[in-house]
Amino acid sequence: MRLSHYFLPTLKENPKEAQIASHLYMLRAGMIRQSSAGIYSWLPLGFKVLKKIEQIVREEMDRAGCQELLMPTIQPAELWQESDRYDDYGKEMLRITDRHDRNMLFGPTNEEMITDIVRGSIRSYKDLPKNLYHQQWKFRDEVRPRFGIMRGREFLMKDAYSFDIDAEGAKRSYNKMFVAYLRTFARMGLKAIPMAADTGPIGGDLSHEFMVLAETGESEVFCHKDILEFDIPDESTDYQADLQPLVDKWTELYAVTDEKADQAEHAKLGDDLVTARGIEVGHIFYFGDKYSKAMGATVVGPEGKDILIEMGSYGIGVSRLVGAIIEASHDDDGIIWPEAVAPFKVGIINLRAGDDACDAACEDAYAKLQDAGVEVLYDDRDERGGAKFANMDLIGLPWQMVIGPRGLKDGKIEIKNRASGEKAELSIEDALSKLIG
RNA sequence: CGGAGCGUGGCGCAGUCUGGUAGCGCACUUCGCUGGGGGUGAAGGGGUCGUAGGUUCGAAUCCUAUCGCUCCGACCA
Repeated sequence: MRLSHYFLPTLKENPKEAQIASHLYMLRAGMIRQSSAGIYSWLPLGFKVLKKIEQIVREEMDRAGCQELLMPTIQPAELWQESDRYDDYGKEMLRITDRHDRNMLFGPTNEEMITDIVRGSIRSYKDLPKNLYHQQWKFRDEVRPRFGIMRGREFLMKDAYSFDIDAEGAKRSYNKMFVAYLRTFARMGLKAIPMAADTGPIGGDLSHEFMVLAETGESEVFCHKDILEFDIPDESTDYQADLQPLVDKWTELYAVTDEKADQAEHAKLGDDLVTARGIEVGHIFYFGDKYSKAMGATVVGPEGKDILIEMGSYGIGVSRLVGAIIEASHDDDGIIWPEAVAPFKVGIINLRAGDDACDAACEDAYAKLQDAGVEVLYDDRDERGGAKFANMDLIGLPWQMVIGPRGLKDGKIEIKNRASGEKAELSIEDALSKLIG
């Protein structure tokens, strides 16, 4: 992509409403634009990142055996009346009336809707287990939206729902999601720690929030320091195998959010205790037959009797992750994208647009990178070097390829790694092979 | 939902107290110099001052209402 053609409205000055790094940089880097309180448009650069995150989530969900579908944003009130949540949800639920005076709502989540789909289509225990998910926009009419897309009213969420014939099956489904989440966040360059969360009326230990540690996190979290060093399960993880030992390893050490904090445990841990702030990027939950019971979702069991389906739900804040990644990875100059989610891998800076040698070298590098399938943003504008450097640092592409007359005299260009700041003077060929390889 | 504050070109702000026909910086357009970390000179374009009523000869400025947005606290992917 040529920057001269790209819609990238960056800002030199700080918008006054931005209080935290992710909000500030998303606005300044031209990733998002506010429409109204807690509601944003995603501009090309931000949208690209959002799609990358969505794709990683998709790959890891599919790998764990889930199936993607897509449910509507607008739901009928009747479904929510069945589960009694129509009244319980309160003002956070955006209620809408259609032209026939039917009560509708913009979905804040989809337990009722998925339960409705499954109860109408699955009759036998032989059809279970199933895990269905979608990545769809949700709306929660937050009293006080803030921090940009981190706490918006409209947000993109991946929500998966598991269906099993008994609690043991549900636990297996839960464990798969647990492991899939570890992998998903790690692939985005994040360290997300699973922490014991409130389970509500169900009880037990089957609810975890995945927290990214960051200074600007909204809640205080506590964990054993060793958990920060755990290895992430690799690609070859067999989701059909017994994952319990793996989950046990991750859950036996102390790791909790503030509402579950235990002072006695803190005293016992001493220097091993890590106290930090966390951003909730995922939440997995087993809730048994709460919805299947209320909505009559049953299958015929092996003995020919109806049994209630055991369910769990598993959320990932896809749009929030964009902010969380920036919170975890930025400096005073701007964003530092982990390669897996970067909108482009390489940014080419032409230091003297209009100079024949510079233009030719840039065009050549641009074409070769593109041919090799590398996503590249070419700053071909007639701007001063300083402005281009500042802009490129701001949008945070992992690699910068700096091509100017000074180096070109000796057949050299510079590549800079945004994360480490390391610069190297190389021949164009060497630079290309390094970036393509 | 309680508390505080702000709405003036795309962005950041001054002007409001003390009414007199709108200004600054950045950005933008054209031209020149410049050219490896947001350079510089000249010339330009762009705003019914959130909206609606009222007071006044005259309202960005005073009064009333209303809408929007932000921040602090209680709640949440």
